Amino acid sequence: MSAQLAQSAVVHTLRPMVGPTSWSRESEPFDLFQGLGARMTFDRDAEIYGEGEAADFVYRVASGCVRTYKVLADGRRQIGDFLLPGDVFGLEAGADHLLSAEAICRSEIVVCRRNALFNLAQRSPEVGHALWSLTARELERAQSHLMLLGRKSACERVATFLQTLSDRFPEDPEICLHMSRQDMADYLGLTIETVSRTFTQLQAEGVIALHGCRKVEVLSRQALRRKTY
Amino acid sequence: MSAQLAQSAVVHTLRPMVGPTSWSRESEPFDLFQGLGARMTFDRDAEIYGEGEAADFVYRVASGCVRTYKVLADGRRQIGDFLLPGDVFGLEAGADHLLSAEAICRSEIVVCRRNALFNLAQRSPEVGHALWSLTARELERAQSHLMLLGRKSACERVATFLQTLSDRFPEDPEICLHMSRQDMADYLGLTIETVSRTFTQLQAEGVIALHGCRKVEVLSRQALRRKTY
DNA sequence: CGTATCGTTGAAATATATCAATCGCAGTGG
DNA sequence: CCACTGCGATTGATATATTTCAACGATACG
Repeated sequence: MSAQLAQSAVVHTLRPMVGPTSWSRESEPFDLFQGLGARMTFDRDAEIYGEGEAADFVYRVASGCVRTYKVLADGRRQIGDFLLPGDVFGLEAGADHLLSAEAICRSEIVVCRRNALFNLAQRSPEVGHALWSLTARELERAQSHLMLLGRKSACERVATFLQTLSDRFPEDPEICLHMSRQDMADYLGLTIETVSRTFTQLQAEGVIALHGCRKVEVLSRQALRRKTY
Repeated sequence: MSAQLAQSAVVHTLRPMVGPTSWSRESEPFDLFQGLGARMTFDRDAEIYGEGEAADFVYRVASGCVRTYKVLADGRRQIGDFLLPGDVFGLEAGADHLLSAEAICRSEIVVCRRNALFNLAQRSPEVGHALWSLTARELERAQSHLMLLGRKSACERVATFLQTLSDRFPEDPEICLHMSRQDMADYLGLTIETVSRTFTQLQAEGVIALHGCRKVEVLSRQALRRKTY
């Protein structure tokens, strides 16, 4: 993938942003990729990068959906995050990727050389802050997820997951699940059966309605929120 | 705490570091606090900061041990990390702390104004990179912990925990546990009883020997490693 | 030396996993 | 157009790891 990428990743004009420097106060967000990066398409289940590979590129989802994950030797998988359009991923401070990344469905990804961003950061503190801010955002998500995995029940996990998706698209009447039950299970630290049963249960309680297995309608936002903890 | 800190946190000379700028390649670590910060002492179980409080200070453990954590409304607690001497914590990109922090035992903490670091970062890309690097390190730890909480058995969790502590002090013949069984349980997503039983079991299997409940001798590093997954 | 706190152990309960069967839908080919 | 196939999702029955509840033991502290 890296080799293939190297040739297709044409880096366009670098536009150093000017504006108020932002180390002092939170200012957000600011389009790191503006005018940068090459667009690539990944098929369903195609690997974008693997754990331990050189982290020479940074990615942003243009369309589709991506999962990042780790696997143990015996195949147990923990999904770290689901990335949706607009999300940046694969940005590492160190040399290598800490997780693998795969497209969940056919996805368009904008790819940018990390060094291009680093060079910008060298000169513009605002870019430096933006890079840091992305990592900090990721950390925040990971830390909330620790609470979910360490201390929440199966039902609370699923409800929290749906709540998070719903919060992301507040105006959408339905939550669209791009990922399989297995993906959700590996994200929530459960089995597919438990995820499935929990959906059925939430539906029986009138909290949600399933329209096919990939569309979830939230019947009562309040009831769903109560289920999150 | 913040008010109390404000008066005692005398910021000494700021020494902007000069040297090779490091956005391009991994270079590590570099003493952010050199010449900065005030020393404070926190008693056992004293709060250093609370979740949601303004993140105006950054902390480094000089001696002792610190836990960071989140709590749910009903009291369930998830410990995010244990910080040991040399560790930096409380550094946030956003305005507020995402977790609370408490001293586990009487601890000396070096406290530094975040703005002092931000001002440095404004001028020195190296400082900017160092701040980012700290956050990225934290993210890395969080992501490994996700795998532990989501996919590992009780025994694997405890073994992984011991392994990590042991790796941190490779030459020490004994692992010193500064934290209670409850702290470990809340870190590992288990109950105190399960943690206790697992210690007993690992001891029965000849992997470790307990010398009192706070000292662990690793009898077979290989056996311990095998238990980690 | 008594008391409180923390840790350990045991027995029982339970949430979730595991194993296994069926269902349902999408794609395929007759 | 409709059976056929395959894969993911659901449901059921059972197993099990971990929790919960409870008692006891050890250790530190005043």
